[in-house]
Amino acid sequence: MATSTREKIIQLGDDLLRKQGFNAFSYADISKPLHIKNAAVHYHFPSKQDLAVAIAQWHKEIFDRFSQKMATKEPKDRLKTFLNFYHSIHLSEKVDIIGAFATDWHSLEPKVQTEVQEFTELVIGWLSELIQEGLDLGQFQTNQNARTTALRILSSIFACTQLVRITGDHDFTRVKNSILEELIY
Amino acid sequence: MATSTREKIIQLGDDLLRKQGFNAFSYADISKPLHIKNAAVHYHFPSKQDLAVAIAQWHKEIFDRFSQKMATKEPKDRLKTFLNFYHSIHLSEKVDIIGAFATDWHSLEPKVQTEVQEFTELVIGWLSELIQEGLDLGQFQTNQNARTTALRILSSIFACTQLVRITGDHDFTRVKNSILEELIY
DNA sequence: TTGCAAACTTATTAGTAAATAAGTAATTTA
DNA sequence: TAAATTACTTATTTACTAATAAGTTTGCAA
Repeated sequence: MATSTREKIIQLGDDLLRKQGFNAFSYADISKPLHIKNAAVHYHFPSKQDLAVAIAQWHKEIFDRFSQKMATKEPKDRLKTFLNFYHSIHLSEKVDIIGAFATDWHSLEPKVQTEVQEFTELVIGWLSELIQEGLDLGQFQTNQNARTTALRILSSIFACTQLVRITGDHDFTRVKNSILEELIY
Repeated sequence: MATSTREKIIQLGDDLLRKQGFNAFSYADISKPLHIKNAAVHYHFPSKQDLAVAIAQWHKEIFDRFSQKMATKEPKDRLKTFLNFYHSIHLSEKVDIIGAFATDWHSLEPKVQTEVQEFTELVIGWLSELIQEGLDLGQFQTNQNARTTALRILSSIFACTQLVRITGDHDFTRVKNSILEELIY
């Protein structure tokens, strides 16, 4: 199916946001590669904050589709797929969307913050459920409750996409494996 | 002792960097509160990247003093002090300097990146040593090697300063305690 | 006391930013 | 087929940005 201009702007905006940072790219960085004019971007997203809202919503949609696809798999495999997804983020030289928004948090309008909050709770909720299921099935071990474990896994893995930009690639695999080893019997 | 203008610029720059993001603040945001002119900031730091270098170097100095002061304390207490320091970062509505630089990484010049890399390795090295000592003394437990454990602790705690901007304060204490509980016998 | 360097200010520039108004072409709808 | 809507372009504005050149003040050193 053909990708609409609107969709292309969102995808490129997401790319720039996670590669350079929200305040490090401009509408010109979007319009030029798409061979459209500055004003065409403003037609779809009157302000840059409107674009940020759309990017956050887009991530919610993608995550919904992801979690539906994963629903039948067992907890262990769901977690592995989730961690591998973050590995692919790192390999494409991006950082996680949560961290990208978080560091520029106080330059975001409330409507953006709300969308980002909803996306983040979606991910934490999904992870918590997965962990609780794994615990109930006796596949996982931990002294902490499900949400705390979820927070630690999410923290570790999304910080890793940032940290390995500085320390180098080998550390990503270390951390990814340590998360699995720690949790899985 | 009186703080020099140069020092004030570095401190305010650091504050803005970690509250708003590197590309979200301007020289005007620095000169106005200090009641000096734009050009005075450029006198001390010809370019914004020069300021970023100075901020990173400043963090190395602070961390050096911190680690010297901690040298005599036992591993457990060093770790607790380290985690409490990150709690204070969160309470002052900032994020950790590593994450703040990492998300805007590709908009930073090589000279900045090098300084940030050196600071980061300083922290990871210090944490690794602390953990190895704790293991040798039988105070800590872990299946992973010291560097991997250090990476996980650092990831968890610095991501936390970002994550709790989104999810709220209560999650910070959860994660902080879980790091300690997991490691300490 | 002269000279000179440090730490600024005044004034300006060139470039880029987000944003908007007005116009146009193509498609859809009534 | 007339009218309205969609998806743009052209053209411009306002504001801000980092950066620099040239001049000023202050204190110290020769």
